[in-house]
Amino acid sequence: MENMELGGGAAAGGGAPDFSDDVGALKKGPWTSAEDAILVAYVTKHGEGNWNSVQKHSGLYRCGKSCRLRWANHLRPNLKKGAFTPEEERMIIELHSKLGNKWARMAAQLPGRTDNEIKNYWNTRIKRRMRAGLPVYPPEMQNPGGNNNNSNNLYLFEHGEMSMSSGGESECDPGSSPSTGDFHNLNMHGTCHQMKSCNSLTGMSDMPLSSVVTQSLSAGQSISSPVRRMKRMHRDTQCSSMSGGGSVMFPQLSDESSKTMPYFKARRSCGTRNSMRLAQIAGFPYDPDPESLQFEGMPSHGGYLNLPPFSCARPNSSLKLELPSSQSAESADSAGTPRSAMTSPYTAFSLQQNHHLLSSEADSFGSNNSLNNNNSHNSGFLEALLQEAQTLDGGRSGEQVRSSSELSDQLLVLTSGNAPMDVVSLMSPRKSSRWGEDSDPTTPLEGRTYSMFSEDTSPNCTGNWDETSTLQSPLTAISSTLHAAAHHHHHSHATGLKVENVSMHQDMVVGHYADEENLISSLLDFARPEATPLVTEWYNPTEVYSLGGQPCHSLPEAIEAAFNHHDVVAELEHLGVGGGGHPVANHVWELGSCPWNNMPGVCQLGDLPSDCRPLTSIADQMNDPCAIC
DNA sequence: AAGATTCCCAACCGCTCATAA
DNA sequence: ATTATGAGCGGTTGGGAATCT
Repeated sequence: MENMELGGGAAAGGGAPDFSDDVGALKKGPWTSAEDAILVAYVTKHGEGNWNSVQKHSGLYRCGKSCRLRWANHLRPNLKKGAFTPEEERMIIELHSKLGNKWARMAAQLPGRTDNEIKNYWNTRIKRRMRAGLPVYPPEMQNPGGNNNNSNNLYLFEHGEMSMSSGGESECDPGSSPSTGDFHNLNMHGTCHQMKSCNSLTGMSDMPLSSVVTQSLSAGQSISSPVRRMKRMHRDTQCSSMSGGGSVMFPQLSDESSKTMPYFKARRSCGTRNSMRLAQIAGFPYDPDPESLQFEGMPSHGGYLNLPPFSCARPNSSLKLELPSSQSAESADSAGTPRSAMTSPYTAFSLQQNHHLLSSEADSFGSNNSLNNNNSHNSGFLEALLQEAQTLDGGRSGEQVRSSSELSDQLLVLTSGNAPMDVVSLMSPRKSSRWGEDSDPTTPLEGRTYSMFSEDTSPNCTGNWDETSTLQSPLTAISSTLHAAAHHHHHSHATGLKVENVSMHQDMVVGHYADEENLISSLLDFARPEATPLVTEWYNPTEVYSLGGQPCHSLPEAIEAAFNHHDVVAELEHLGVGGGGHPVANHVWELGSCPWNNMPGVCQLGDLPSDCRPLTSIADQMNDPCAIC
């Protein structure tokens, strides 16, 4: 009987029966009423469970999973049908704010509703709201109780559901921030887990940011152009979720990726401590609120990247970090004039700082792209830089010529940091303050391009970019960074902070921040003259960099100004780092976090247009930053 | 009216976890 | 301890319906 019914049902299912072979093949696709009847009859008789036996005993050509799903979602009694009631919607939102994407658990709280139903509802809702520029959570739910003021947003942030848009609802109220981003790294293990249309964003996300950058660069555009393009793509996909747009920032480390990168999990607590310590050093109160930590309470499924679990609530000041251009997103003024990233030499420090802040959390992501792994995506751009650097470096007398691996590592430091950058930007007490109308809802970093060493007391959080300058190319950016390092090189002796050399070897696959000491030491790596594989020729002693509007002549000066030098020194002394020459753990920076880890559009000779001249040297590039080709 | 686009939802897939053999 | 199996979860996809142009 059942088989006969099944045959008719398969044809009536709307799609062709999916019999891959004649015997034992299981049907897929929509269920027919006949199949439903069989299943209902079976469950009525035998009860739920043992789904794999359904096929054997009922004759249904459906796998057990399919039967269970069909029963659970459609056939079981007491299922509610139809739209969610307002009360149910409220519950879903509330539950999601607490549980995240735990659909099954949410369904348990909503009688008659299925996890799939809730999931679909949520995905639709979040998509709709984001497109409308509304916060995912209504304002009244964004700061429930006032004691976990960050947990909701943090949850969304970590789970990639925070809209980067907020419309007019958020303004500068941190508690109302709807808008962190989904900083999944879709190129890695991150999944755009929100909605289908977000997947289309992977079209953008899958496009290496560097490619976007360099494509535009090759067209002679400023750095902002590709990002604008990304925004356009973002808009076009009608997915304001950062599930795609900001995906270059944060990897969502799946459990699988955690498996492959055991370092990640092992490093969490360490990173917590480091972050805390760094925050404290930086003068920010450490907020141990477990609600906002979300380290222990993280959903088991997904292995999300954890944020540095401290909130920077220092009033009227913020730790600001400049974003490297290629990931700092677009920051253009109303006239469309792009504001550049990488215009400050302190970006270099920022970059490294970011790495240190977050590497303990996230430095494993992108391990597949690490230079250490002979990243296949590396177009040779870095190598070119290395060669150049080596050439130049080799000319220095009395200085050890650094190995290419060291140089590459250093370059990696200098050129990476997009993920941490944005993470750290969250540490700003105003992290949520610029999701308002000034921010492009699709641009995660709009208005959040902060300067590391500036004190922002402005009511808004617009960055301190040099608005007049434009990053012409990644090479320029790197050069700028290197320049900054060289700059700092010359001044580092004045800091009195002496940190033993840190060698980074290519054979190191995982790095270690065994403790705060390493973090702090690493933080101060930039104070190491020998750690700067740069030619002093790049150093322009006439340059004066701005620090919160005040001129600073050296990076240490900026550090001191920003961090309170005495605290740093005290911390270092406490850790036995200052002057003691403690051995410092090796670091490995993952190229996966580097926005320029994939630079096919830059200086790939084979792709050069006929009328382009190849970049011949870094000096060449520096003399003519536009001369990518 | 017709084609394109978007929305929505049912179903599938891959994975993890628990448990039994 | 290892392997096999079942159950369940969360993310993703395919396709029909609805809407837009």
